[in-house]
Amino acid sequence: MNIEALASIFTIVDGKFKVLMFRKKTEPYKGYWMLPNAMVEKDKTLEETVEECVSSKVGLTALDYEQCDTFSAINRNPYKRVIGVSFISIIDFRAVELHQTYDDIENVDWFEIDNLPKVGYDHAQVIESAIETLKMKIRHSLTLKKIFPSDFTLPEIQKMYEQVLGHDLDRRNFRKKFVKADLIEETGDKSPGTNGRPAKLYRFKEEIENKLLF
Amino acid sequence: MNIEALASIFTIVDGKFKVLMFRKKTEPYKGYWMLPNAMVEKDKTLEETVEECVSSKVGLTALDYEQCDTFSAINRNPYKRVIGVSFISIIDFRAVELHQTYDDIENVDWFEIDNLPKVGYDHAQVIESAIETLKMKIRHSLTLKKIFPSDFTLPEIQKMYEQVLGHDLDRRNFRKKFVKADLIEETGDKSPGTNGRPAKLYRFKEEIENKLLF
DNA sequence: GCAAAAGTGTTTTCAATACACCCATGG
DNA sequence: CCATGGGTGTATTGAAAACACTTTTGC
Repeated sequence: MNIEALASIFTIVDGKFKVLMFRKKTEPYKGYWMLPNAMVEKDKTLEETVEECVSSKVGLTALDYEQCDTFSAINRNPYKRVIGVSFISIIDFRAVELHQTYDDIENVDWFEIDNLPKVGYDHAQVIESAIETLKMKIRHSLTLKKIFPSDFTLPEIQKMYEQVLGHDLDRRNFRKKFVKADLIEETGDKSPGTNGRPAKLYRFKEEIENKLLF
Repeated sequence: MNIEALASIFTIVDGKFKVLMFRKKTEPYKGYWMLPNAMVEKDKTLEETVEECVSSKVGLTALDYEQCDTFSAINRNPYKRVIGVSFISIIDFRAVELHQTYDDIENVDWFEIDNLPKVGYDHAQVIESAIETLKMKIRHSLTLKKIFPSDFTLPEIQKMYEQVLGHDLDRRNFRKKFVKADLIEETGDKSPGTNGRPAKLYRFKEEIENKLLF
């Protein structure tokens, strides 16, 4: 039996969730987009496998992964039986640079989660399941801190919450709750180049509790 | 590579969580207790495998399973490389009867989760991870309904919550919140044979929302 | 000076908490 | 009749929700 590890790596750009995929140069699924994945070797754990495949295929290292889901449908891979274990990672896109480090890869890119390209194998399902997990995790302050290590604005985070929760939030109440939670501090700067009044920039404090917001 | 499915089946007796295990008659791990488990066959999904192993080893069928965790440490099985995927099921112990249906099984029994016997392989870790998941799930009304399909008392559920949350709760406030959540109705009967005043018996209503309590 | 987006304070509402007495049963 | 545990109501506190105007920038 074959086992593969899969990585759903998410970030936020302009208040929109995006997921990282690469495009294959060769058959099968030539031209399709896929999540970074790799077969588990005899002497490797799943955690080691997922780190290595992300590092070798898209050039990101030292990410935090958490287990997400397992996929065992008989024909999820049409060529051989493969059981898939998916991991999730949430990162600050500004802090990383994508490298294309693998010969079979034509391209590496971020995609908005509600506007995916043509996706190979059952990776669309894998992403769908990861999004559910993402939406739970993102409500915790420690996850937020990972994705916004510094220089974020409150309207920016609010927009993200509105996407995740599926409804709008009141600006004043949002701010009040966030400030009372004792998580953030002003950097002193303001967000550049917007239409209206620029928003204050914040960072998370050094040591914060893992509170559930909203 | 070998993959196994593992089942952590929980119930509540007298306000105490218990987990279901069986004892092996033969080496390896002769005399040790283990979770129901089975290797995944080429033409079976994980879900099919976990159902079949629970059915064949302890005689329980038609349970609801949810995926819990995956274990891939190289030496978690000292004899061969096995990756384990664990499932969790929460049941009403009054509704089931254990059958010992497999030759290699000496015994099948429930164990309090904080007082386990000697456990084979890494199943103690598997149980520990399942307990974390259990403690999240049990706070949801739909999970509660599975474990208490009928004829429960509020003090009984309160005792369970106090175990899970790690602190005591006020009887009056507990009741108030539970009743306001619009989940339960009185059966009209009272719990028999206790020391003091008998408690009213309740059942969950037909259709309930999946609310998070406490 | 006008459009666009951000920042701020007060009132109301509802849920969470704290708390003390009475009730039904067994022995 | 007494010990044991279960059931009930009220007052207080604190968080969430509802709500309108002012401020800062770009053009």
